[in-house]
Amino acid sequence: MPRRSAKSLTRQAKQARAKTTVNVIVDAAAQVLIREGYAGATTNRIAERAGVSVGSVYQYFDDKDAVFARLIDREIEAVVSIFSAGTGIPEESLMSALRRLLTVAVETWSYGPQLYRQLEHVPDDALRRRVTEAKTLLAGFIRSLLETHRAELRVRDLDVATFVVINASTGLSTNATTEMYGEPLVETTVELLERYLIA
Amino acid sequence: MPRRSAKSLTRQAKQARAKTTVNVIVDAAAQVLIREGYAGATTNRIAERAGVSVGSVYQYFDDKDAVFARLIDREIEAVVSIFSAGTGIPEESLMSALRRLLTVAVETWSYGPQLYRQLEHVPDDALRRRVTEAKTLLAGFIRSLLETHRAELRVRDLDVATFVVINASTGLSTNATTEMYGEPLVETTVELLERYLIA
Amino acid sequence: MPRRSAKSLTRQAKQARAKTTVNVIVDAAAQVLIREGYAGATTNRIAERAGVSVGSVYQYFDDKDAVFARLIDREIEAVVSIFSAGTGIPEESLMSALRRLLTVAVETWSYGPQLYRQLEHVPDDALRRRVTEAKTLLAGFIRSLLETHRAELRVRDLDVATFVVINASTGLSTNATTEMYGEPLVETTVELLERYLIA
Amino acid sequence: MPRRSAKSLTRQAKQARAKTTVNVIVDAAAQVLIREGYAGATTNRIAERAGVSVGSVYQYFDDKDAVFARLIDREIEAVVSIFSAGTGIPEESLMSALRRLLTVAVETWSYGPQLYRQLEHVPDDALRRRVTEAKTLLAGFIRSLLETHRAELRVRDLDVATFVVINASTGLSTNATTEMYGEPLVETTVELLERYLIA
DNA sequence: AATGAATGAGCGTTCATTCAT
DNA sequence: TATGAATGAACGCTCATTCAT
Repeated sequence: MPRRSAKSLTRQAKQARAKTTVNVIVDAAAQVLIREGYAGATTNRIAERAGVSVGSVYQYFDDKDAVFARLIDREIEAVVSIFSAGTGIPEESLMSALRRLLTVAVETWSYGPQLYRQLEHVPDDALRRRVTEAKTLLAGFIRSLLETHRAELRVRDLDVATFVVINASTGLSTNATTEMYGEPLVETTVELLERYLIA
Repeated sequence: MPRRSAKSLTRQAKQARAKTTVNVIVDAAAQVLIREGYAGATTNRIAERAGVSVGSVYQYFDDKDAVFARLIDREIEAVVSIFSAGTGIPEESLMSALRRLLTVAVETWSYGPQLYRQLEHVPDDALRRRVTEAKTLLAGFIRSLLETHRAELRVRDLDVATFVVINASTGLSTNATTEMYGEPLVETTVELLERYLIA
Repeated sequence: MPRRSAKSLTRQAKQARAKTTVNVIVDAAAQVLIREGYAGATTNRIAERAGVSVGSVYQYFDDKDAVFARLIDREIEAVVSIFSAGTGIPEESLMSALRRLLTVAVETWSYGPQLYRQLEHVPDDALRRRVTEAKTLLAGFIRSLLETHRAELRVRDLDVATFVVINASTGLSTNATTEMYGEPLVETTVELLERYLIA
Repeated sequence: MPRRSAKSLTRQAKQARAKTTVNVIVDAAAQVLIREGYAGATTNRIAERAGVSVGSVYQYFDDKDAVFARLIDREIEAVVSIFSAGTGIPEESLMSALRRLLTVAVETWSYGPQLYRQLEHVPDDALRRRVTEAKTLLAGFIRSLLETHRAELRVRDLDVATFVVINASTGLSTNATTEMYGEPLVETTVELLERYLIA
């Protein structure tokens, strides 16, 4: 499998998205959010980066937070579709499945850990709740995957195992550095999880 | 070791701090930051909670972000002092040292992961740089600890090991839940790291 | 004479009006103005109620206030035509003439006092001037009516009498309540004016 | 009784009012409201006329409408205090009482009919409700005054009489002109009411 | 002619910062 | 030193107006 860099896939993903005004604005919001943080992500700044006027932002979104809500939904959808699609492969080993999911997740993650970091700290409660819901959804997927492979596991408590898998993975990937990202990051994570989960 | 121990230690730490106006203000800033988030942490709110006037805040700090800068410095100092103190014990095993550091870190961390989470997203660049510096400092401590115990390690690359130790630990602890915190959290983390680091 | 008569007359008046786009828009403006007040009478809302696009509003009117100007003109024309028509009846007593005018005015007034009240507070100066002009016009009609019946009057100063007739009438009718409207309102007004004007 | 003009009394009233920042702002709001209408009465315009910054407006008022609410309350208080004070005089004839009330009301009315006219059409419901309440209060005073003098009245229905007294009076006074204001206005109104009420 | 997406000036409001007391 | 009323730039958002289709 020729390894395409996460970056190029991300770029493709962005180009593939129909360049509707809505998407242009959501993309602009993501970029401004990463560069300036939530406090600096003003409606005027977002509009400017999107190349539209403030008025256009409000033509498509009820208010500023609705833009971020849409952004969150888009990211959640991406992750959920990866994990939903992944359940269909039979006879796949646990670590192979985890590696596959991590790889695709990292590659699909449009703006990487930087966006995710900012998104988790958007002040609006409703927005954060969406992120939490996504996490719960994710936990369900992981738990059922672990359940399928229970025989191989050295860890007794599946809830603890799920907690570790999710939070160790996100702990590493949200802190990806220039020296540690892409495939090496996935491999390191897989190694960490394998030694923890399997005897 | 019951949960309340951490709390009482935190309380002690706060009581030990000289009740200078500066410290009163910085404490108020931390509390408001946790309760209201950065957006809600207005200078008036901080001053009010500190029991002083806005003017007094500006008597001791150049601007609002200087208050948070001081808060970050204080947290960094706390972490540094823990890890500095920790190097003195000879013949201690790696996992024993990590367990001790994690335990003390969790207990000493004045406002816990909540503050840390908010602090990482303070908009000012200089502030974020300080948080990064703290991480680098921490990485140095962990790396030298790992170096001391290199013989026991199955991981070759010390940078990778350091990256994993720090980010897996913070990944778990910043996502502490009501079912997974305190000693169980430390034990789970130690287990994860032990299986990863040691053959 | 039951209340519904006024309503049906209003409806007739509206139906009689040629259904040009201009009139559709002006009617929509009147309805929105009454329902939402001037602040809520946005061009988009008016266009929507008129069943045309905003662009069409600007095809027929220079700007938003021009729509209200046209509305005012239409109301003025209605009043003028009532009073013009009224002068033709010879040998009619003053009170009979006033009663007739009040009755017809109340019935013909397309949108009643509600519209008038809103119209008086449209911010544009030119618009308010038109309302004032209409009042002056009205005052002329009333004055000449009083002049015709000068012999019957106990009031010396015709300007004062005109002032009283107009403003007492509008004072009562713009404050019509559910208990005091329609014929009783007209009768009460006629009684008030009769006792004032005639010995 | 030397007749002091309504204008000079108004000026005195304004000077008597303690020139607190709150009152400066409320006065400014009244002036801007009269000159520009509600739509033109922007917070910045009010602040500018008051000689303070926008921020100061919000130091004393929750929002823009709170300024107008305070203005309405001030006007209501003035009217209520006039009518409350008036009930104490025994043996006073009905018309004498009405003349007295009208005179004081017109003189105390800080900004005259212009302000009242604008005030009645402020868009906020809560504000208009206050004006309505004031009217109800006023109706109560008038009704009890009429009740006291029932014997002298030719009008049977006290509710109708109250309706006429209030709305004819306000009809005339809110349309005061340069030729018809002050004492002549009061006398004309008294004449109108006297002929209506008393045989 | 008719449309309605796009524009951007201007609104109400907040809050970091200053300074007379 | 300490205060807190006052400031005004900058925010989120609306809506009269334009113009490519």
